Amino acid sequence: MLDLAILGLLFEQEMHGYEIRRRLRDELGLFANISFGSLYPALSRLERSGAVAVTESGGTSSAPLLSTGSLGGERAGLRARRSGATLGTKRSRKVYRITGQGRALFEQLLEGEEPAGADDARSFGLRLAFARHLAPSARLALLERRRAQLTRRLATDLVRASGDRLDVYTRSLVEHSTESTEHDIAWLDRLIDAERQKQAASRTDGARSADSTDPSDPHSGDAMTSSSPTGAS
Amino acid sequence: MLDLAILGLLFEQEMHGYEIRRRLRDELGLFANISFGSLYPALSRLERSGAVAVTESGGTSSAPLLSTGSLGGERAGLRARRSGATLGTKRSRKVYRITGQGRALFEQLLEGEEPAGADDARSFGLRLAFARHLAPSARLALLERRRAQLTRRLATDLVRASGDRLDVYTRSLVEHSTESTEHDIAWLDRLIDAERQKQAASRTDGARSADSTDPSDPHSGDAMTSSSPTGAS
DNA sequence: ATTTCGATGTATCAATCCGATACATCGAAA
DNA sequence: TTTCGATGTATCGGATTGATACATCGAAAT
Repeated sequence: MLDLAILGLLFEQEMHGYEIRRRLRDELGLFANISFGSLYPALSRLERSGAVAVTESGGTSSAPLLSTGSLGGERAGLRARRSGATLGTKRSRKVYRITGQGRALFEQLLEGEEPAGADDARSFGLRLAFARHLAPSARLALLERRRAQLTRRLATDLVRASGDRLDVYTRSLVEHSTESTEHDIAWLDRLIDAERQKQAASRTDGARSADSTDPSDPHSGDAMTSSSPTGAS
Repeated sequence: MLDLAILGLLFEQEMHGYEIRRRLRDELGLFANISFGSLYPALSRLERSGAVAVTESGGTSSAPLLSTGSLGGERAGLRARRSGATLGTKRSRKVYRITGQGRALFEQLLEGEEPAGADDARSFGLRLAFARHLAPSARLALLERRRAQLTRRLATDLVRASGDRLDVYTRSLVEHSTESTEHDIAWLDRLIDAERQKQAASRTDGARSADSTDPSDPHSGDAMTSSSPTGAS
């Protein structure tokens, strides 16, 4: 769950933990505030499993942090890079970058079925936020899976909420929830429509850049169109 | 969080665990599927703290009544029961009922500020589902607190999502999220309006049944109008 | 100039929740 | 008679949270 988010951000560029949190909060509205108590353990997990690699940059005080940092000139580097937002100094920082294994894991997680459980909204939203890395067909499948999920929920909700014994507040809550779900479905329908049109256009158009939604992304759905569907473990 | 939901249900009538889960799922649409892995520990917690009391039903004679903390060999015990030790047992069921202490805890939890964290929607929805147990003023405060929360979120979201570098899918996600929040706020405005009118009516009307939204509820907001805000431990 | 204060940055802890799983009974369909 | 799905209680491992701790930095306040 969090792994997917982290790998998705690191897919674009390397980052340190605090920055990952900031991006998650600011860029994707999801994960309003990811806790460090889940972020750092997740990073450790990913590092342990070889999905990300870390380069530590300078500690001045107490602990003899393993100085295996492949980079030498922090001081020169910090001045040179002051243009960006992510620049830092010698304050102890661990910069994470994704590995090849991590990229494979990312695509696997992204393509995998999202859990139908408690926070399915987050799970779906997260995948949609990285949908540009999916092949057009997988993208469409994601949207339709979500649509089916919401439709199913709506059906069972209506059966249940038909109860007349609910008090005013609970009834209003259920009704509003139903409306919201319908709103979501309508939104998904628009997205699905757009996807279908895009795919139709790309078919008539030959194989132009029609399935690329973000030209800045060097992948734009070619890596996965050719990958085998069973994709190993 | 879950404690509030459990106590809220037991406030109305006694129940066993499975039934609590069913009601949570069917009656309140929230908590789509509460896990037993959280429900049963929560019930144990509440029992240990004295908020609920349990009566085991099912033994032909309620003789066994094993000490509630016995965690030595449940599985072995169940097997033994089946093999022939205590026979004729109806299906084991634990019926939970709320205690006076539990009622106090419920009101305290219900009145307490909801966390602004990850699943604030659930936290608010849960409180709204039990809003009939709140005094009119506390009810109004709950709604307005939620409104302020959403407004705040909307403001910060707009500042952030102004970024133009988002791809199509992420942008659509953020936009839809913003719309949903606005929809929620409009809904809250309707609820707040209704509450205000009800209060105004009850003031001009004297002290008729104007603030009771559910006549079947014997409390209807008198117990908490007189409770001190600092409410002990 | 020095203190104060908030943002940056990494990290751990207890509590909680979830999903999976196990075990067991029951009624009804096959 | 067996099978099967609903009912019912319970535990386990893993993930997430909120709180807390520690430390450095930049800038405003004194």
